[in-house]
Amino acid sequence: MISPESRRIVSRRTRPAKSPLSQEAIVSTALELLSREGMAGLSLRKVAAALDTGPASLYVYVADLNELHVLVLDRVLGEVELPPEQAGDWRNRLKALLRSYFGVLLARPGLAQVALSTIPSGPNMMALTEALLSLLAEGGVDLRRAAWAIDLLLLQTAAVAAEQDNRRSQDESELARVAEAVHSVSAEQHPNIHALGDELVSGKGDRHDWALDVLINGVLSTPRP
Amino acid sequence: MISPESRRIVSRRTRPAKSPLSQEAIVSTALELLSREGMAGLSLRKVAAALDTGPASLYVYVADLNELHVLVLDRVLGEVELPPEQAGDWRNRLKALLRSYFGVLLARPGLAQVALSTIPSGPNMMALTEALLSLLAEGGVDLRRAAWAIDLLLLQTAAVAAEQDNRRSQDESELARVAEAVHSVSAEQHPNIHALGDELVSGKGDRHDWALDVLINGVLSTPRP
DNA sequence: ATAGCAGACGAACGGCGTTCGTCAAGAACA
DNA sequence: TGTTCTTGACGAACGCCGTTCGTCTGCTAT
Repeated sequence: MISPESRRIVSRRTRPAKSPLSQEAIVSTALELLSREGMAGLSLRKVAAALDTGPASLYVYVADLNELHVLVLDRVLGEVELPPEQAGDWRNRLKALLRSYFGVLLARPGLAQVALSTIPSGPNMMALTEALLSLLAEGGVDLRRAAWAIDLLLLQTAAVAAEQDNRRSQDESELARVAEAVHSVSAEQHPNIHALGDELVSGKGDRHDWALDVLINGVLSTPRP
Repeated sequence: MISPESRRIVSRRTRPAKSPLSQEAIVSTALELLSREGMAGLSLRKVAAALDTGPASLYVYVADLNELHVLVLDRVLGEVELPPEQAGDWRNRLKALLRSYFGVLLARPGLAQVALSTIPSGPNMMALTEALLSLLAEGGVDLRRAAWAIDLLLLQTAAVAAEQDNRRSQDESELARVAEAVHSVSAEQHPNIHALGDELVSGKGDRHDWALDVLINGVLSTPRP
């Protein structure tokens, strides 16, 4: 066994003043870990280890794992590119914004799932919400309708990101199993599925773009009750 | 310590022929557990305990926890009420079908998250897919567009279900925190959010209905690229 | 009668979130 | 200066979890 003192000295040498523990430092470390290992590999214990301390120490700054997830998500949402302001009509700017949101979620494995498990309220989410509202207002959507519409747009985008994320992280045998299930369907029992074949399974990027147009067109043509 | 023999006799008396282990029995037990405790309380160990055996025994019939989740999901999807066939035009029947899907997902805490983490391919999912395709075909949507549309509809429905599920299971302090964050936003920094106030947070059931109309209208008016 | 095999499962491994009690260092105060 | 109080830090432990390994057992086919 190495004595605690010597261990302490070595680690201080590596990281001279040690990291002063703080919520920011914890979130940053968690974010590093997330980018490297994905949500599945993000644990309080690993964050603590990376900060050269024990897991109990984190609880001063973070209530529990779920709160850490929320904090990490909002931190990441700061990377969403907000408004080009000029360059294109509101519709294209809206789509660009959502595509940026989509890309940010997809950049970290498993993060999209987090976006679907919380109602985030951090400052970056507020900025994103405000930007969406003002883009819709620019498009002539009245505010009450826009309030519901942005929920729709954000939820749909996160859901598609989560789906693509799963598709990426699942092993290929899983995907092959799905494709096989679709193909082996009898023409009598499920004629429509049979007729479509691979069309159902093909996961191209065009889909999300089309989905955004569907949502925007739908919002424009569907007044609130 | 009780000898293994006596334990064996007692448990056989309680459950005379013991449960012959099988994938069906495992899924049924898991489903019971899910309905009672939600996804968070569903573990292989508890399923095994309920079947009066050890966790290792389940691995003959189930590859891992994820596969169990998929199996449970498809089993539950059997409860979705498929087509009233008459009674209403295609649009209302489509909405009824998706509402049923929505209700089934929401009936078990955490299940909607599973629907968002897998690309299910079980028989019940196939039946649901086929029903959706034929309803859209009845509505005059060509098959290629319908293939993308059902993905949109299913994903959106599951996402909304997941969101409402979270809202339900989160403690109220969490929700209050969100509402407070929305209210305390400055009118200068985020005028639109400020103007909307509670409108953003209010989670009524009307929203999903409106969302379905948005999606359907959008699908009808947006041809595939 | 026996060999082979597949289901069953006890035990253990390594990981996890979280809590508790203790400790040290600094602040507030006398 | 001396003393109390507060607060961050954290070692240790608790009770879960999924999964694997090696062994046993009862049946089937030879």
